[in-house]
Amino acid sequence: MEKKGFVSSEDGKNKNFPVGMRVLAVDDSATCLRTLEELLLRCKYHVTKTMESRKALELLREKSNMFDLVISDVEMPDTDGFKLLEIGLEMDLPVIMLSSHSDHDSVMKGIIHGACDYLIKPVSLKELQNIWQHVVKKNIGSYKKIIGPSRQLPPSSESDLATSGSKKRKEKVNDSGDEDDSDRDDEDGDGSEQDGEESSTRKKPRVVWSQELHQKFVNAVQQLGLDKAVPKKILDFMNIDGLTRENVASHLQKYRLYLKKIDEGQQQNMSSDAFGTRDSSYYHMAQLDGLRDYTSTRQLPSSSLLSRSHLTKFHPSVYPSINLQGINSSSFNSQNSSSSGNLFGTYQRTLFPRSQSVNVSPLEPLQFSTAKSSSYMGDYKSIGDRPIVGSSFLDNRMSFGSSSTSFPSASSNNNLMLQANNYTQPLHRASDGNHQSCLEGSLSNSVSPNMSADGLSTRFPSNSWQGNLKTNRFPSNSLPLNHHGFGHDQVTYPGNGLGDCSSLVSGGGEMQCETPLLGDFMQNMNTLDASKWEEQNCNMMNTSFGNVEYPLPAGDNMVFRDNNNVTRSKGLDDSLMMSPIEDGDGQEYVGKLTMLDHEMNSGKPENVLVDNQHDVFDDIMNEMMKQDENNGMVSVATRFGLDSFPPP
DNA sequence: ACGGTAATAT
DNA sequence: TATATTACCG
Repeated sequence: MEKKGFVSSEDGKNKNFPVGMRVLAVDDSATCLRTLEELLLRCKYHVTKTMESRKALELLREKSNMFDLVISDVEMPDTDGFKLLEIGLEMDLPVIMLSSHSDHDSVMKGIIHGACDYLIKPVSLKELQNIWQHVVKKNIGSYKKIIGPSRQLPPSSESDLATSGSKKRKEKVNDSGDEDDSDRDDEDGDGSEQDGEESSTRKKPRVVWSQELHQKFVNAVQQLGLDKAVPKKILDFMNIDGLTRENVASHLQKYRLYLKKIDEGQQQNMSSDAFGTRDSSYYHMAQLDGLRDYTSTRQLPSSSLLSRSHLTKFHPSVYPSINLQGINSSSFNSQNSSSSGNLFGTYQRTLFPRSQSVNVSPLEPLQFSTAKSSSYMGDYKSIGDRPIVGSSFLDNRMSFGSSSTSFPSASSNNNLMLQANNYTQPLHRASDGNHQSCLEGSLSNSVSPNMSADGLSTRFPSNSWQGNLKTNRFPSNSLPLNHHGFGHDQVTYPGNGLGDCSSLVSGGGEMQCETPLLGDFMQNMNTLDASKWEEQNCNMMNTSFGNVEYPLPAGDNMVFRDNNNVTRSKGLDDSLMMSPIEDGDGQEYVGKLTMLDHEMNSGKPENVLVDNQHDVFDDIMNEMMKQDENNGMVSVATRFGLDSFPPP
């Protein structure tokens, strides 16, 4: 029966790959099994069949390495397909479920349980001809090496994403022409389109406009000039593999809308609201939006923004807006609804650390998403008004989840995060060389994903951009790309806003990374010299992230006390508002945000203090809760006057 | 062919 | 929801 590793895991060796692929076919119906076998044979696979699921189990347990893939009926006496699926997965084999039930739930169940595909009977030859891709996927790493280079070609490659089609099909089963099969409709009805290349999911992956990506987009736009920034040029500029002109056009469309809104807002003097846009939709943009900053076209005076009158709740993510530039309107935008989200996110994360893959965990995000903050956080009422939008939650998670854990690569630059069903394909490409120093790349990819993915997502509901702290203040051209001075924008923060960023702490002279408060972070920046800054960043990235613990409170200013009783506030406020918050203990707070660039540059440190860590979430939470009611959000909010934002 | 936009789909 | 796709128009 089996030959030796045809396809086995690592190979790629096999030249005629799918040919000879060892398939274990299981179906309790003799007829079905025969048909299946026949079709599999036509595909030139090597077939091992059995009508007894138990037998199949044995085979798998004993000789899993004799198979490359398992295709099994779901409904069987004795051990059903799911059991087999389970075992198959244990063996790390791709398992395809077969069933005559095409209802959503059945399919969902199969997929959720890990089936790499769920085929509805009668199965067509066409479908079987493509199953080999699941084998490839399982061992994607090894295949990548082989194929990799080719696809990576640079420039405007739209390769990956765009093509839904198959591009690299390389050797496929010989089409032996058949498809003919008379029977079997080819129905593609369910969308089984054919090719699926390696992603089992044959759908075109969606581009996830992560902060990083957005940032690149923004940079591109800046460089090109707003007026000249057309999709194609932006695309070229970004030079991201797989990104299509359409993707860019679409994003551009949104971006422009966002800018427009801002303008309107400003013109009308509506600061808060305007941006406001309460559309959460634009948040992201806000943060990154480098243009405005640079252009300064219309920025709101910070003062206005700050007016306390309106803000109610600030969103952490916002603050970050470090772009600040003074906080321009844009920064504000970002906030909104999510504020509460952050908190949640935090907690959530804490509570449920990573976990779930497809299924959501218990508390889950979903809840958050819909629910208002209050639900989870009962305690946090103050914050709680806004709805959290977490739509992306799942998606994000999925996308990042796997890779997220590692921060590692710092430099990744042009990756797209795609969302596929649950499979993410990061496309990688060359580094862009331009801007953004290390920070950027690394942070965003690594960190943000984590955060968001894991559960944090709730924090920033809409996630994608929000989190960005990035500061892009300078046009890239103008900016010094690397180096000291933190002036440049490059600092991107990873993901989600504050939380992600860890702040640097300067402890006696040296800096360490601590918690991620923006405030802290910013301040530190001030404090530090430029040169150091760089270093730190690096550190931060590495180190801090690891710890990233809590995000920042959504409320901006929340003051926390750590175990030591040190209080800290996080959030903007201080600097911005200039009104520091004090907490009862009289400790100081640490984080202020210094938002302005110039300030930063000028190096005025305000106070920085950092305490460190609140590792313990519990503590934090408790604190938050307590404070919440009093200060936390409110205070901040008040300061900022964001009240209006968040709509109820 | 491309760009912009709006509507609509996923 | 965010993004993609489509259709129209210039």
